[in-house]
Amino acid sequence: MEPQNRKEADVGVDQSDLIESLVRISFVTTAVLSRIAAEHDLSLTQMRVMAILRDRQGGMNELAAYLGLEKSTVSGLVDRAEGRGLLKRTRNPSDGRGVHVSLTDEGASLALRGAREVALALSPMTSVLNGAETRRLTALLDRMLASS
Amino acid sequence: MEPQNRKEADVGVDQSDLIESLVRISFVTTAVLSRIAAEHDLSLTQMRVMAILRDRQGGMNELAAYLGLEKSTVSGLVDRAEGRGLLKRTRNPSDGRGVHVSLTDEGASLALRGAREVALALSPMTSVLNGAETRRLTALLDRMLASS
DNA sequence: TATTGTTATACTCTATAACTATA
DNA sequence: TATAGTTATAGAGTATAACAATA
Repeated sequence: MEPQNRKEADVGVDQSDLIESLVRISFVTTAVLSRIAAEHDLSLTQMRVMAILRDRQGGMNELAAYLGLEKSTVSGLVDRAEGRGLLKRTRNPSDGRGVHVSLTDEGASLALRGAREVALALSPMTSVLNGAETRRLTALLDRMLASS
Repeated sequence: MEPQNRKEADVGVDQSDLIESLVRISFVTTAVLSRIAAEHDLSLTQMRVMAILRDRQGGMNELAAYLGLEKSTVSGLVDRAEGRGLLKRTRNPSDGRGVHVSLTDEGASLALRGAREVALALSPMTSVLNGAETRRLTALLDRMLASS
């Protein structure tokens, strides 16, 4: 006999509960990120671009790979952010085809401010846990992230 | 003396680490949801509409409130999903202004299939934890969710 | 020929403002 | 007047396909 409920058979009851909680926490977190971005007249994607460029600069293809978007899409994103003075294209001197995208000072400042505001906006939720719980939760999340 | 690092002073080092993990897990989860949705020619928002309608039907305003979107936006979303036969509008007999939005059989079937596929797609990540860890993580996430 | 990036095109998502119909 | 919903409009995000420039 086949089990009646494939989902439970495939992933287990406990994992189903976890997945539901993961999806819910993701929507809450994404909503906060979107709101902070909107307060700076940025889309969530634009905010991601800024956050990525804080850690690593590079060409359009690299940026597209990090974002999981087509390079034509990234061209448009970079166009608009560049028009606002948040980032800049520079030509790659060793390869005339490539461009190098990096934050301007204004962009870096905005990215830092945004990161602080995100932390503050999420802190009411994260602060319901005590120190030990916070570290335990972080460790569990990081183990899942390391596997993906 | 003011502390040099406002972020740490405001939310604490442990909370900063948690917030970074939360943001990362949210992007991973959202990417999986978007991919599954795209495999069914749905946007992430359309998939949310279907998931919401699985649990609770209602009018356009209610739906807009759940989604956090303008009612005009929801009109368009419902238009397109209705055109594909995934959901239907019915007039509210007691109030001629209102409509009632609900899944069609095809829409309900797609929503169920999508939920199963999401669970399966996330299970490689969730299954790195053992049973006790899975339950502990779920409990911690749910406590944060209950506060928001 | 292959690679990097841009442009053209089309569609979806989204908000604001104006509108219709009902209450 | 107030409420539920739609429509008109405009801009951003997105992908596909075609293109230009460089390697």
